Amino acid sequence: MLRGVHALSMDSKGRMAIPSRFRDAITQACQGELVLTIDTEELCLLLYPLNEWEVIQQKIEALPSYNRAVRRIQRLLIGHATDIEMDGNGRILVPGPLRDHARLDKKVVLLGQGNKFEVWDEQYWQERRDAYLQDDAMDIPEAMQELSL
Amino acid sequence: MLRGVHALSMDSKGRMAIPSRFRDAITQACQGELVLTIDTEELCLLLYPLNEWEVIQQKIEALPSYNRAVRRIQRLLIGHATDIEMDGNGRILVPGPLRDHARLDKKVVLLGQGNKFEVWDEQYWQERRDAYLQDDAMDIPEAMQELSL
DNA sequence: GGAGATTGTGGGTTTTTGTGGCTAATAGTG
DNA sequence: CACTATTAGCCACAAAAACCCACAATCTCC
Repeated sequence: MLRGVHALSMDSKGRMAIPSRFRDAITQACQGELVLTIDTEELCLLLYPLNEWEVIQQKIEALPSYNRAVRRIQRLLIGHATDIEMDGNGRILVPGPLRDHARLDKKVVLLGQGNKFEVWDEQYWQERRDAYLQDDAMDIPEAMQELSL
Repeated sequence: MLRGVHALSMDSKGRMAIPSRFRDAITQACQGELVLTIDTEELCLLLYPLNEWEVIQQKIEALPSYNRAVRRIQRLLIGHATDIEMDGNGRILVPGPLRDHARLDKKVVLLGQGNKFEVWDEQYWQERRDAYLQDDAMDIPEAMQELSL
């Protein structure tokens, strides 16, 4: 279960450390093999353990390809998905194109989201997070009405 | 069952003691493993025993990801949820980012809320509490109409 | 009311973790 | 085939977290 905010820094070669508390779990789940792709709705990257990603990819491929919205997320998600491995120091290398897309600078944030991480530029994440916090008057979908925390 | 207000202090490293009356129960329920996250509506933190939290996270993750209100809750709640353990002295370390978010200073308040605690900055809690006391003219939802105390 | 136990708080020390830089290896290019 | 640019592995440093012990305030029980 991946969760939590983790402020990290990328070095000049685009490498970033995976927080050590997750390394063992990731090594065990998928031998350190990860898949990095872009988010279709936000300016951030998605980092999946390989086994989790494969489930997702199958679901996406199974969608009806004659639908425009489907073609869109197929091209974007699967098209940008890149295999990544943790090195001996528990770091991953973020490929240049993906780095550019998410505007990643030196300071980045790794956001645990259950089955995946999101990777954000730190400053941009703070802006988006503040916006989310203020934006508390959205339409609450039915499925959420009964949620009790 | 967690209840009561407990005034505590955080030391310079961001550690705070769990009141001893709860320690045994927490150790028994979840081996001292807790999850700390932010509240989406108020400036405070939520502290769950791990077993309680996992139920909640599963519910949140099961919601449809392409809904905006859902994405918001997922990013805020799961994104900030951090695993925490009690140390040998029955204390927990509050990670810097969460400390900042709730503006926690030296004096904090732990507020029992049944299945979780809320963590407030003491002074801010007093302000909010007074506001709650005065604000007695809200709309009462249907489920509360029949409530008899 | 006093002695002992318990609880909350503070500080110092060790260990771990994240980060930067250097060197070796690999792949791509002319 | 040589040269360059990019990637991978390795080592070392600094900062942070975990651990341990000690004191002080509080509560309990006699």
